[in-house]
Amino acid sequence: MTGPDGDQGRLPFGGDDPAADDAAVPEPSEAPLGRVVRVLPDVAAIDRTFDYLVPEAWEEDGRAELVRVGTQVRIVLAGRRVGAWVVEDDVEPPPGVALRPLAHLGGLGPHPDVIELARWAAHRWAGRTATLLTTASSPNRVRIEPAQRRAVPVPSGPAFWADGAFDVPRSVVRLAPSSDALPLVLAAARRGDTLVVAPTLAMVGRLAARLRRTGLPVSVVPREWAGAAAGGLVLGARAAALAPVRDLAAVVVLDEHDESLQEERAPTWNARDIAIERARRAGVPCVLASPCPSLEALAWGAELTSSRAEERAGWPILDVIDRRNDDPVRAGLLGEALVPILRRDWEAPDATARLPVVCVLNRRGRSRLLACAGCGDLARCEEHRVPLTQADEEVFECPIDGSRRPVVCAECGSTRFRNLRAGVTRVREELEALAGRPVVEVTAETDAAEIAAADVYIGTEAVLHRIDRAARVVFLEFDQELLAPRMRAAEQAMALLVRAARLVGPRSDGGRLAVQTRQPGHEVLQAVLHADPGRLAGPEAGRRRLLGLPPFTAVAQVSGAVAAEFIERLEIPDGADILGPKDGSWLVRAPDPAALADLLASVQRPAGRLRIEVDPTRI
DNA sequence: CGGACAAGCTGA
DNA sequence: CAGCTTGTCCGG
Repeated sequence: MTGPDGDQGRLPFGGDDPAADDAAVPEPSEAPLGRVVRVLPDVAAIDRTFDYLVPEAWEEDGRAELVRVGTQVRIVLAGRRVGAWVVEDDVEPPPGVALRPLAHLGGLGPHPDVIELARWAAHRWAGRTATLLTTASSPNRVRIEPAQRRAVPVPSGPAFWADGAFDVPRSVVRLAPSSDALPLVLAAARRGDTLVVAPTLAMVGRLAARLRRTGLPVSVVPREWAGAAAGGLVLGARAAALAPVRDLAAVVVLDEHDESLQEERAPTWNARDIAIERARRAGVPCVLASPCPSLEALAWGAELTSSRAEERAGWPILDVIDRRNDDPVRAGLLGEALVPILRRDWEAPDATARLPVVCVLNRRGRSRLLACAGCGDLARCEEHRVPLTQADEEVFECPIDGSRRPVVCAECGSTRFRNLRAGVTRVREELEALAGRPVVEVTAETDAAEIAAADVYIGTEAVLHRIDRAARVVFLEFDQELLAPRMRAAEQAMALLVRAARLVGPRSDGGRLAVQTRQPGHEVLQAVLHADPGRLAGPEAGRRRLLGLPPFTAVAQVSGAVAAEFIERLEIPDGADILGPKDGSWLVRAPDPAALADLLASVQRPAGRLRIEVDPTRI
């Protein structure tokens, strides 16, 4: 039972191993005779490696040769059994340390290249390697010898432009919201095994289904991790950036601007940036695609655009509803211009006749919008372009630098201002009255039957995730997005419009968005109006460069109980600086991500709660 | 993380 | 001073 014969008929990597599990754990041997491997435990709090002996018995039954960099094993560490990855083979253990044997052979883990990539990412985002290796590993046990796939011919596509994107190592392809990304993925697949990263599993699922119809070998991770290790086309959400791909030949990131590609918990790694680094290390082309490429993408690669006419065709029409002349009190949140939209009073092509009108009202922001009671102009800071908050009866305050000024309209001199905020419940009633038909508030809890019963909805931006298609999307209060006191507010507002654009489809199919605003000239709106994202990216890049913000610098937000102590320990080199504290958190700024990572890793972290968010999205 | 151990606190 | 809590260290 416990002899070598006991394993006959079992997969060497499968199930329990009575010999190793139940027999007394051998005493640590003083003089290592056999092979020693270095392992990293999968315990989040233990961020260091340990050396273990490959059991001699494994040499005889073939398990030893399955132990290599990446293999998942179980070890006895401080008396308890934990999982671990082999991260180095044939190591020289430090002298005087008594080694224990590996306790159990697990399954196939990440490829050595991915282990190195995870190490790089852990440093880049100031996190632990084990966290990233967990993401990079299969949720289930995987046979250590993966099957290799047969090559399948890739259908040649008509879109020659897509192949061109891979002829240079770093391309940023600007694809209108309603453009099809499939030709791009097929062009990548023509080069060999391909990694495709997209922000949502919904998008991945749709794409995978279409690709499977072409007969291509498609694996969606993490579910089909083992298949991915065997090669072919590997698709997934952000974790796919660390997925196995047998002979990586091309990398594609779809909707690279989407913030879902970034992990919310620390380490706040971004799948786009990991994909870029992975392609660079493998020496294969990487293509980023987006309707509105991020400044990070534009700083990295060369932008490829289609013709103006073609790009324009892939965007919906945007109706900018200028509310500057509306009395903010009497007109409330809903302008006259909404009436024909809400009453569905338009010539609808058959395709959109039954689709809903979706109204979006974000209430997340706590800062209230103040509009002049006289001229309707928004109270905002001329220097930082953000809405001012009212500190007291007579004083406005800028949320960025706390500077104060009297409650006086810069436009007309009036001293009376109105609060433009309104709750969704009241707005729903107003909408219903205006529309003359039922209006349903859509939240995460609203059930499908309720949604199906109406053809006008209202919700926060979450409604754009619940509804797939719409005849119209109306943003009731877009200034909240445009002027939010966040570095990425404009880009985030743009991303919101892109999402809405996908719901309504291209202008050729009647796709149409409406936005109520007191900022009709804002670059975001002009960019969508003209279907030209460059109208935002250009000026935005100029501002970021001027202010020393990403992507022209790299920033990390440090918070938590021991943040002050951590900041104090940092020795700030030339070119780096510390901003804050503000609300108990500091910003550490360095010339580039590598310098930032080195700086953050240069000191030991004090014990206690510390959150380091590299590349924060909310500042 | 979780066990081992040391230092500090309490009650008789 | 045993018995318990709290804190710190460390694992191969």
